[in-house]
Amino acid sequence: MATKPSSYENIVNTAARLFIVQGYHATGLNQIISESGSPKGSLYYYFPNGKEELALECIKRANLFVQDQLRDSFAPIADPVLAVQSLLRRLAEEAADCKYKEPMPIGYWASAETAAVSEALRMASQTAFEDWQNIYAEKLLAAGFNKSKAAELGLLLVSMIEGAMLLMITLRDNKPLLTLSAHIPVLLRKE
Amino acid sequence: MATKPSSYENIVNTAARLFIVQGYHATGLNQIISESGSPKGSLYYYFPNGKEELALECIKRANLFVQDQLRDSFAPIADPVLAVQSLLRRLAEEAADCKYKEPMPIGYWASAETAAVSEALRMASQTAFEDWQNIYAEKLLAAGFNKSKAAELGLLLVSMIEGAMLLMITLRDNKPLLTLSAHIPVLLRKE
DNA sequence: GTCTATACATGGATAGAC
DNA sequence: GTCTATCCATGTATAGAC
Repeated sequence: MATKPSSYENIVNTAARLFIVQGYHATGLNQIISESGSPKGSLYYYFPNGKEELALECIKRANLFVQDQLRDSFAPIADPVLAVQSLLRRLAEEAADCKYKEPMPIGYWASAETAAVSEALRMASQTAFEDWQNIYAEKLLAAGFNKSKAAELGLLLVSMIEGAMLLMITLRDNKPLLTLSAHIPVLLRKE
Repeated sequence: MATKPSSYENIVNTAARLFIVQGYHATGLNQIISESGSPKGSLYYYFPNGKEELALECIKRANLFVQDQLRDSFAPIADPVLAVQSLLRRLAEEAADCKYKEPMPIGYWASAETAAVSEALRMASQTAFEDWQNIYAEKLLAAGFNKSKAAELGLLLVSMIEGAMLLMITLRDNKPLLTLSAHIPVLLRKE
């Protein structure tokens, strides 16, 4: 499904970056084409439906990017508690490195900001959240949790991490994410 | 600090509603004045610095509104676990009632969306989060938690609830909030 | 203090040359 | 397929009559 021309890639990459940093409505097509170097004609050649279609592609990519991130963090660590903590520490470090300028999660610009205006974008975010939930759930399933408990905790993890990221961006401090990390053992206790 | 004229109130009330439903950048001043009935001149009379100043007032009000909501929910219930659960159920019901059309928390439109563009709005959101954290912490302190533990759990509660609300809006389902509620006893265990 | 008209920039989108 | 010029709506902001 990958398209080769570099013009396409340039547009998608800069659009994704700008949406993440500034938000959906704050990012104009003019800025995207200006920063990408590609002309506006190319944008509408690749995305005949304009901004919404471009954003949809960005959400799908962000979804896959996070999935890779999750699998990378989880693969080498069997214990789900340690695996999740390793992920959270990684996210906290990355956020501090970019000085909290990049609200990585798609939740804010793609779903909160567009839920009222574009059903397609909202649904793409929903799919992403469900995909991530499933990855968490699989990890918990493999560790001996039953299916419904694993699904429930997966949902909880997705929502808690999104919330911690929002506070992290607002407070410009990764303490929310690290505090969450500290409480993961209690949350994922099999009891 | 309350200003009397109804024109002022009309503008602030409709602006607050539109920011909450649509987001900051998606809401234009033209729409605000059109829906409020008041003319544009009044808006700039009361808010000489335009949109940003108006949004700032909306954030401050939203902050106070949530504070009242928290105190109302907490006052009649001594046990912090039951008090928080009562709050979460109330939020879940309200969200379902408006069919998930109103992302009440200020976090999305006021901080995620504006952190890159307005330091004043980001700081107002930060203040709100800190105020709420303190209310949670006081409740926990009164229940016997020590000061640092109470502050830590207060931060965690704010971030978890914001995250659950984001998922609730995206999935159009209050399960994330109810799932969080189910795990409050584990989180707030004094152990 | 209230309201209208208008200015100027930027938004998304399109047509058509090359 | 690439690029430019342009259209129209909407954005924020201001001037000035009443």
